[in-house]
Amino acid sequence: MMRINKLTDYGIVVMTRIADMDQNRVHTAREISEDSRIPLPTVTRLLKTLSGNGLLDSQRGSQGGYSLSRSSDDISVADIIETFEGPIALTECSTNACECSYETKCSVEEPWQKINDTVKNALEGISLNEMTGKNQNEGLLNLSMNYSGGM
Amino acid sequence: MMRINKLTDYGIVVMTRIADMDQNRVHTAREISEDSRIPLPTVTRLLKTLSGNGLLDSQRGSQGGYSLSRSSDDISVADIIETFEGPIALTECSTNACECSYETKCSVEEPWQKINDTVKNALEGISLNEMTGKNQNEGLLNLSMNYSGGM
DNA sequence: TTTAAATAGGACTAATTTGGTCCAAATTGC
DNA sequence: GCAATTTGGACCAAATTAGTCCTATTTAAA
Repeated sequence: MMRINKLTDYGIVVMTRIADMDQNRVHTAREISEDSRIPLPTVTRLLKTLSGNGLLDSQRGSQGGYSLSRSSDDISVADIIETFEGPIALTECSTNACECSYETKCSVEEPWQKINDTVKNALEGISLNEMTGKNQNEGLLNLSMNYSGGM
Repeated sequence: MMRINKLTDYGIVVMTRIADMDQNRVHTAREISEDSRIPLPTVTRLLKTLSGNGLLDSQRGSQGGYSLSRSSDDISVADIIETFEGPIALTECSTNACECSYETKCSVEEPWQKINDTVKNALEGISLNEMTGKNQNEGLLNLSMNYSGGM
């Protein structure tokens, strides 16, 4: 029903948990799995994807683990979603060069572009920090001001 | 990649085409199929769904067919998407009673609600009329003023 | 009253996507 | 060298989606 994938959802949970943890050390997949209660094999896969896309720094070997690559203020929900699902777009038309067979569809293309931009902007406006338990209230306040006010 | 389903996309195309057609008569599935170049069996299914959810009026029997149930100004993109995919929400949490197993997730619930509302508002703001070829420019203008300005 | 042209409803299958697991390789610190 | 990690990729199972088809019902017109 037009929702993000489960893995993406997990990815956001995992990132949120890491943001809530001690920033002065790295965290192993096992630790994050136990903390989030997501099965280890799945967590390792999430972490690989997240570090591969630059949202997490990784350190190999014994005493290794993962940590945020930047401040949680500088990571947006959109960043995480795009890591797992590619460019944010409700329709294909707006990402790729439009190769649709119905000329019809193309009269519809520009409005879609706008719709997609709106969604994207909304998601880019939410920082990981705002998702954490720590400053939930501040976060929500910001959110209301930025995105609900105008409508 | 967080996109709407293909059938939903088709549904929007079909509705747009119907909105572009003569409003003074009904249109058969065959006619709409030929116009949109979407295979007939698929179109009939789309039309059944759309009329079942009240977006199209149907008339059975010979000389029957489909027509918009209301003015294209009064039908939103959100209406069409919800017809095919149910309530607009990027995460499950916000639609159903939240039954997630990670207490973590729930600290994340409220921000998501806001995000979902933003997306929903954006989609409700686009009328079918704005998707048609006819007044594409007006439509886009409105769209910019309502949804891009504030961000 | 019969026939043809439609929609309505639902079952069914194939195709695609997604979720989840696992294994072998590379790296690092002790 | 050994143990603890991440890395990369293959793989299968499960779920979802797309698409087709069949039969019943309704209606207008011949």
